[in-house]
Amino acid sequence: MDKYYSITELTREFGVSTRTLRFYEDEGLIHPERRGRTRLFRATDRRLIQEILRGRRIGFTIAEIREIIQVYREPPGEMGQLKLLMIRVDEKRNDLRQKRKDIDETLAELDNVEEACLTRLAEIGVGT
Amino acid sequence: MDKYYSITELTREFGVSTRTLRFYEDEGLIHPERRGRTRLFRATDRRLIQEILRGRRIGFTIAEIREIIQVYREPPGEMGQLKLLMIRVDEKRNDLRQKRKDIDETLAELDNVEEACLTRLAEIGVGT
DNA sequence: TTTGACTGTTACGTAAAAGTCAATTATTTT
DNA sequence: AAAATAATTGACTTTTACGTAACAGTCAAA
Repeated sequence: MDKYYSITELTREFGVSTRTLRFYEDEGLIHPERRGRTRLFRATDRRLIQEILRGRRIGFTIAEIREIIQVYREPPGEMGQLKLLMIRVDEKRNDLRQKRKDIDETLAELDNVEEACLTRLAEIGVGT
Repeated sequence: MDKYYSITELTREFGVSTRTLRFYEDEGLIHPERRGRTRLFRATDRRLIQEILRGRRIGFTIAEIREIIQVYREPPGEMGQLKLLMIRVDEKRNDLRQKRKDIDETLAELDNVEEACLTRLAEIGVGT
């Protein structure tokens, strides 16, 4: 049987437009089956979309996302390429670690902003 | 005395172009002084640029960055605006927490990719 | 049978964030 | 002072990631 999803089902679930999912297909990120011309999304497509959107949220470009996906499908066979890939993976990890640090710092800052707001609110509240 | 920085000094330090810094000025994010037409960046400008770039790295738009900066300069005086601001701050925090989660998950994934590479390398290494 | 929801393709449009280039102007160095 | 170096402005271009419009086919319900 193997349930499949329609495109709008997925757009609703993930809060994206049909245009977006078709775009991802054009870009070679997903390959839903077809019945005639209409797309049939399987559970694996669904999961892939989840990963794509996660990548998107943390600022990966389509190209980067495609690269990661392709590595999953089949890691390169050639020695040099493998080593190159590992280097890139390492770079990306450092990138992400930096981003996490940035996020933590910004979270702290937002806490400050909030506090400033509360102080200000108290002032106003007392004054009136 | 109060040392100041030239635009190129800062571009080198932060790895951005002059165009970028001028763009940030056009957008009202920074306000370096001038001697004639040339910009003089003070330490406070420098720090601000650091913050801007941090915001950029985690995917804030210029508008969002500007907003945060302005709140720092002077939190709004009006009650309603303050509350609205706090709501937005809260949203942004949730956003960032989600992003941090995304990053952690992706980091784990990259670890997997790396392992797959190592396995593959071992296979190739043995085979030859 | 026509309405409405959903699907598809093709093509052009757009917003954000710079990059690039050209023409000037200032400043330094020789 | 001439030449080289560095900075400015303004206009135009580019890239990414879709949005939007226009038009058409499918299928179920009213």
